[in-house]
Parts: sequence; structure tokens; C-alpha cells
Amino acid sequence: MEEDDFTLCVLNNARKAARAVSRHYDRLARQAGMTAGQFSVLVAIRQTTEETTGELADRLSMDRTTLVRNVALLERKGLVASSMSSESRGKCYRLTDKGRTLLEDALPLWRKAQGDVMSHLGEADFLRTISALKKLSDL
Amino acid sequence: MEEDDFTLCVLNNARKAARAVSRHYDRLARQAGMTAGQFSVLVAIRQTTEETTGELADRLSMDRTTLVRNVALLERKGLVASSMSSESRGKCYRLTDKGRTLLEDALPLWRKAQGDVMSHLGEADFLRTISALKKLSDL
DNA sequence: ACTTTTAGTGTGTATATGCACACTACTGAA
DNA sequence: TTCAGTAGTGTGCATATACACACTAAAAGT
Repeated sequence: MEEDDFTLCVLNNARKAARAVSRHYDRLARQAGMTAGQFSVLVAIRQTTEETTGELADRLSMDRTTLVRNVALLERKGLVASSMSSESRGKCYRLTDKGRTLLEDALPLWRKAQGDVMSHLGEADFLRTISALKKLSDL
Repeated sequence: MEEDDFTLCVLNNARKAARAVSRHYDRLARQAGMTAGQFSVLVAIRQTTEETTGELADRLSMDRTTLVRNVALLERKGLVASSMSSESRGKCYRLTDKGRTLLEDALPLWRKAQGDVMSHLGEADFLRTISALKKLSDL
């Protein structure tokens, strides 16, 4: 029967995994003067051309208002600049030079973190894990 | 060569997945008057016999101080009670009757959430995903 | 023209997360 | 017996997360 096996709780396992991963990347990111979350947003903005805040938030599976505050922080730090988009009445964001440089500094640390996970999981499981996470994201 | 493919960023994907899953479970949990995170901690405490705060935190891959505040909140809500352990100089936690009842109320919602994920992933992928998440947790 | 819909913006409040730090009390060795 | 180590506790600060709510302005219907 096996009802209510909490070792199979997706919530628990997903949060535990995210906390563990975040901690690992965070410790490295701090060496470059930012948090892991900030790194994620910077990367997302770098890939952006003309995305509205809501679209960017969707791409990160993040609440729009969460992103607003994250980006506001990055603007205060001088890493990101915003302006109104010509079409589509939305804001758009871009990295400042400082932001681009900082991201460049953080890249070797990111590569190390990725390598750490890779060697922890093994190459085959690494790709399977990524794809499992992606599938969960569009729940 | 394919250097620096951020679609393979473990941090990004893990956080995205956790946000998506948390949101889903959270919306259901709120119907029972708690958050998804509180549900997780309540479940963990229910399984506890004589665990110190640090051990409980480890089991959740959560920082000890984060857990302290989560539990303090649950105590204020009257769902959890704490006392000093006889051996091992640590605190130990237990559900109050109110906590046990609330958890009971939340169970059908939890089962629905698990079912939603199950049907989103398919049964085989479900188990593979859980095991991938577990592996990430002890990074 | 004006009013409604709609696509976008931001703020208030509550919770979650973790690092740095400080505190307390057993435990054991000089 | 005092004192260093250690296993535990909690707080200050900064950030992250999301829901409810309120606001603004473009688009579109009448």
C-alpha cells in the first residue's frame, strides 16, 4: 500500500536540492561580490534584447514582483540599467559595463561550480538531472 | 566547443524548479492555513524522536538558523512545542495536537499536489526525478 | 470624446534563507 | 580548579520569495 511516503515528497526534495545547490554557488559567487541569485538574474538579462519585466520573470519561473526588487537592487549596485522600450510599453534592462565586467569575473567561479556538480553526479546523470529540473519548472 | 551554455546552469535550473514546485504546493497549503515550507518542517518534526536542531536542519539541508526561525514561527502558531532533551544537551521538538490535526487536514491537499506532479512527469520520470533531487541535496 | 479593457508598473506585508557573530553550558585536561 | 575546547543555542543583517493590492497608460469599442 505504502501511503504517504514523505521521502517521495517533491516539495521537500526540490527545496532541499535548491538550498544545497544555492549554498554551493552562493559561496563561490560571494568571492566575486554577488549572490548566486544575482548571478542568475544578470545572466538572464545579458541574454535579453527587448523583454518586458513579466516576460523576463516568466523565463526565470519567478514572480514578477520578486524580479522587480532583485533588479532594483542590481540597479542600485550599478550593474544594470533600465529604460522604457520603444514598442510594447514595457521596461527593458541591460547590463552596464560594470555589470558586464563583474559577470566576466564570476565566470571562472561559475565554471568551477558546474564542474563540482558534474563530478558529483557523473556526466550522464548531469544531463538527465538538468532535463528533470527543466521539466519540473513548467509544472 | 560550446563553452558556457547557461541553459545547463544547475543553479538556474534548480532554483527555477524549486520556485515552480513551491508555488504549486504553496497555493494548496494555504487552503489549509499554512505555507509549503511550514508543511515541510511539520512533516520533518513528526518523524523526529530525539533530534537536535542542527540534526533536523541537516536532514532538511537547511541552515540551522533558518530552521530556528521557522520553528519559532510554528511555536507561536501553537503547532509545535519544544523542550530540552534529557540526553545530548539539545532541544527537541514535537507536534502539538493542533499541529497534528492541521497536518492531517493538509494531507489530502498534499496528495493532490503529488498527483499533479506525477501526472505532469509520468510515473517513471517521477521516481527518476526524485532520485536526481536527492543526489543534488548532498552536494 | 469617453469609457472600458488590458498590459504593464510598483508597494505592503509576511515568510524564507543563510552568513557572521555572540552567547551558554557541558567536558575534559593542565 | 581553572580554563580551553566544543556542542549547542539565538540575533542582526541582507537578500529572496510571492500574494494582495493599487496605480498608470496604451488600445479599442461605442
